Amino acid sequence: MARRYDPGRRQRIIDAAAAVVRARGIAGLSHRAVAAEADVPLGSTTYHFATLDDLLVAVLRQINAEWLADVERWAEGVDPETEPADELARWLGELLTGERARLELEYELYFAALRHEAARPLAAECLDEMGRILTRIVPDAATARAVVALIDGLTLQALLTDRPYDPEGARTALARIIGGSGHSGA
Amino acid sequence: MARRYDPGRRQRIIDAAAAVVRARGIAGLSHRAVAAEADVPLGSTTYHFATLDDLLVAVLRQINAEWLADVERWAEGVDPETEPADELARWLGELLTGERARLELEYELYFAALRHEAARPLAAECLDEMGRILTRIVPDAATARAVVALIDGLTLQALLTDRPYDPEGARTALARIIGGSGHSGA
DNA sequence: CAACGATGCGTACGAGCGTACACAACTCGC
DNA sequence: GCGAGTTGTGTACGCTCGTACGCATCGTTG
Repeated sequence: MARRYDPGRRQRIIDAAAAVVRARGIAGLSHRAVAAEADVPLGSTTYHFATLDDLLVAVLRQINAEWLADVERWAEGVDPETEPADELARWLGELLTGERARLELEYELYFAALRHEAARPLAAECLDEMGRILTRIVPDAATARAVVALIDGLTLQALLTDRPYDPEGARTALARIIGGSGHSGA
Repeated sequence: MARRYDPGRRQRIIDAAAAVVRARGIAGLSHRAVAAEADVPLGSTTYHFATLDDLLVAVLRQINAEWLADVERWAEGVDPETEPADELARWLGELLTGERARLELEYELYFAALRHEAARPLAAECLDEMGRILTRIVPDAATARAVVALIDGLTLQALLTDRPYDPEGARTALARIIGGSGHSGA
């Protein structure tokens, strides 16, 4: 039977599940697919995560945490001297060109929340946390919420259509929402 | 065997499929579920739609068309004297309180486009058409695109979290994006 | 009214799925 | 070093699914 001593297998299963979701979407998440990806027997995934929902929540939690950590890291590197709209528009551009897969993963979470009661709090936490981080960059909390909404909408447009991202249009819209000294473009 | 003469069955199958998607989401769409909902035998659904993807596309096309017709109807009833931001914010509020199910259905389409190549053009068409309609209400096309993004983001926030819709916040953000004579609130 | 294509019906097959469960192999406290 | 609890393994059951296919029945065209 060749049983393997494998501490941290639980984490490896989560990582494998994330890979499965990335490749096939949440609809493609299954005990068997994860077991194959993690190179562990089927029984092992069902041992660590009794039900598929448990596994789903664990994966979404991890994806969410990684994403928020990324956002946090980005926010720390923002130059307080430049216009927030410029920084945001540039950041969006980088994400959409270089990390499409990561973004798709995060939006997979959003949509899971639409149907899965269990994922609802995670999506809410993500939105709140994004707002909290942005509050350090834009004037106030209400503005931050609006910026989150606009960013989500713009990202969705770029992800759903294969149209190229329009940095100038994004910058203008962000500047208008943020207000302040933003030179609001044509 | 009691065969029934049933012209327009194809349409009834599409309607049933829409009901299934509304109730269980795209993940719950299956030939069998649709057949049961439409009260036709299994073979009938596979005759009219050889593959499940065909059925999915037909449903999404219909959902999309109905949605856009609704938007069109709303746009025609907009009073050109009042502020666009006010009208938009009020409309959003009505949708979110009274027609949550319809909205969820439309966003289900968005979600499908993320993974299903076949649904991509439909999502793109929806975004374009929304922009086209809004161009009659806001100053220019670029602004219309930004408004669509903001609306999508706000809707997503309201649908994903169970937080109540904030009409005043929405109105303020919309007014800023639209610009013009919008009294941009506090 | 005959023949033919379009449409409707029932069933069957093979695959993938979640889950349960019995048993094996290990770690760790004593 | 030994017993108990934890972790790993293999397999099996029952279900749903997409799809294919043979046959029945209808409208239509000639």
